[in-house]
Amino acid sequence: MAMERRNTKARGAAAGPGPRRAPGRPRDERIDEEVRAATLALLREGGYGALSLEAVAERAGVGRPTLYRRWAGKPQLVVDTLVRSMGEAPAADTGDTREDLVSGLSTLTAAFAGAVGRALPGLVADLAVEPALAQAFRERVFATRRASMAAALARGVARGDIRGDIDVELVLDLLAAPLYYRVLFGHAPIQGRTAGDVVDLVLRAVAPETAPAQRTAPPGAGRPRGKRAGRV
Amino acid sequence: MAMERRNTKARGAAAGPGPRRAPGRPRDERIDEEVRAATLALLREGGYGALSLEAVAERAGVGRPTLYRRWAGKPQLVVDTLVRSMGEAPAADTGDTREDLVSGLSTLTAAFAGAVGRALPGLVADLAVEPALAQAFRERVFATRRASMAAALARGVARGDIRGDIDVELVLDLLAAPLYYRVLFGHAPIQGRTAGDVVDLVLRAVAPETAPAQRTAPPGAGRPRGKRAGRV
DNA sequence: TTGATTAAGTTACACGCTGTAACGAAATCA
DNA sequence: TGATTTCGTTACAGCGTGTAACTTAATCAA
Repeated sequence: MAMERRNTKARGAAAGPGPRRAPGRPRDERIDEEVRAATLALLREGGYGALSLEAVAERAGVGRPTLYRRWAGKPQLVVDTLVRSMGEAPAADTGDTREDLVSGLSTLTAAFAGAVGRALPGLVADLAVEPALAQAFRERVFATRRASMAAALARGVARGDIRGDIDVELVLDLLAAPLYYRVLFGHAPIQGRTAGDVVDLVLRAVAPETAPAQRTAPPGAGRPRGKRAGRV
Repeated sequence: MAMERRNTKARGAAAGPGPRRAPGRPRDERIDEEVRAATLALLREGGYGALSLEAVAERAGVGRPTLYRRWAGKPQLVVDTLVRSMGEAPAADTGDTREDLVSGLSTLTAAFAGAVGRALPGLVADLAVEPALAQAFRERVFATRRASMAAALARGVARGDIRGDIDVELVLDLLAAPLYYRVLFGHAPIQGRTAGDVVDLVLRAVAPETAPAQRTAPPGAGRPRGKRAGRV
């Protein structure tokens, strides 16, 4: 929201030639795509630090002022590009609490393995400097993911897998933070099983006091206990 | 380790005038302190982005080349300064598992409220670019803290408060990550009770299968249940 | 005292990136 | 035809970086 300098949607409302059209030469829509593709490529190659609007302009075959007509600056371009590359990717509704949560976290795992992972550390620095940018990031990246994860938790509560008195915001942080933590500091790898391991731990933390009738999949179901052991 | 350009310790081994002394004009030790003080002040005022070696030199009344003789660059100066300002601050050994873990996390809470919190987002960006710097950061900031938290967990295992088959590295991430997550993205505040809330959740996650004899303080002891409720 | 050695301060420089301005050419609408 | 807006190009000032060159200062060894 308000990420681009001027919203293209304000010109033609629906698809096709809208009834009202702004005067003047229209923007070349293909430039947006070429710029975003160049941004993703440069992020994957050298990370956020190696990305300069000068390099993006050259890679996309575009003049630098053209970029500034569409985005306020480098972090805005990156946020806008990453949001579109990540998609919505909400947690699924499978009827199994654990599976829903793991599916939500797995989209993070996948994103962190690509351009998003290379971009995040540098982007965090700019988020801390520009509050408006941080808000846009939270609305466009966090909000939908957290909402769908919260819905999965609520289904778990209704199902009896999760206590009713949990602090949802804190539990959401406990679920996602370890993945962000590892991608930002690189002290430990994010593996295929990491999301599942985190969910297993958190589900134990929020399980009801008295063990409920195990209606769906209790924490740790489907995976042998021995696999998680042995590092003390 | 290898954070400074040349280690001052290599000149005089013990306190006082050592037996061997490097030739030439000795370094002015007070300059190190003045530079670090200027660095902390500038970090608190404007964060990592507003900190330039030019500004540090001016604030400390020192020439810029003098800084480059002692530190390899801005991130090295910041890491070195933050490490000394944070101290060791290990988790205490009180005999109470929960209290030990909370005390360890509370040092993070305190640090994040000051210069460390202002510096961390920008520093993360440089850590991702310079692997040697990231390793130095992990060794000097993470290692001691994680070691003392791991010791607290081990005491909890021996005490019967914690299962013996936990993945220690993952549990350590689960404990610290929410605090880093909040300070880096700013989506939720870090309050006085946050560390305790996180520990309470994690202790539930790692509690033994069969409720053990409550020898010391079980998860949630000492705080009324109602306080944590009501946000679903 | 003399010479060697190293730090400190000052000044200066090239480099890269930023964000904007100015210009002419092109595309669209009224 | 005229108004409007985009696009590409070129140019510019500003800022911080990292290093070099030079002079002065401080210390040790002979």
